Amino acid sequence: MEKTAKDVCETYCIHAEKVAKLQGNLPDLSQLAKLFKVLGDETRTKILYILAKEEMCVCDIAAILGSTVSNVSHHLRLLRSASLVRCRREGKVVYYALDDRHVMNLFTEGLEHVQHLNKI
Amino acid sequence: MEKTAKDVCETYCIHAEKVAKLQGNLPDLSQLAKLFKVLGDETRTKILYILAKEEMCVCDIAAILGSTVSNVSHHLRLLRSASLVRCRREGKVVYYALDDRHVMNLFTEGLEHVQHLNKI
DNA sequence: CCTTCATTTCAACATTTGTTCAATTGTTTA
DNA sequence: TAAACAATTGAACAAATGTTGAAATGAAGG
Repeated sequence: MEKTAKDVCETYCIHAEKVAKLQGNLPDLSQLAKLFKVLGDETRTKILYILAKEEMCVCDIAAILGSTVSNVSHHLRLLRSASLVRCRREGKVVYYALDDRHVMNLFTEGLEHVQHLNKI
Repeated sequence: MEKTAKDVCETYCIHAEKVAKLQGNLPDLSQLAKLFKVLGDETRTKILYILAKEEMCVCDIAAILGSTVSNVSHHLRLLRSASLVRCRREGKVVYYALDDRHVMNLFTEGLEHVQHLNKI
């Protein structure tokens, strides 16, 4: 009897050894999921694409996107909370830019995956 | 008058040249956003972490996560639709595994970003 | 053929999320 | 000090999402 049902909470499992190795040993992936969740919105990916080109203020981003300043500001706050963008104030205008190199890497890696799929 | 308000839809902009360069020139980023959206859920990142270790069947994954088979199956369908995982049937059991190398790259790149933040 | 069992699908629900408009903040300039 | 203006914040709403339990597939074995 190498496999025992019902020894794990309320769910059954077929390969007890495999399960035992990982059960309770999962690292905290909540932050990683949060990062991807922030990236997982088309408006925000567009904003990142724009900021990858050059630093820009909120109202210009809104104009490019054809969206409202308020909406863009909300999205920028999320992006900032994930340290994907940073901002600096110059008088009344706030300029946003990409925060660090990882953003571009994630972006290009994601694009490669998507483009890879389109070729199939 | 190098800056004209209201010349772009209903929003104003400060730097007309910057805006003109990108307005209407944004590539289609919907697929990229969808990819990140699929990655942006803790249950799914956990599943990917598990499958990065080894191939596994649905009920084992559910046992490790302490979740229901139904729930895991739903998430696996999303992951499969994004070509992040693939599956093979062996009798009654369906085994899932990571689909291609991009997944791992995205994963490690994302983790680096998150871990980089924790050091600050 | 019927039963068993792993998985998938369906329907329903509560929660989260994106967007909008109005109100507010904070900075510059008249 | 007051007005103008870029940006942020808050409240409200519709739409999308994650989870659950029940019902339906589909493959293996008696």
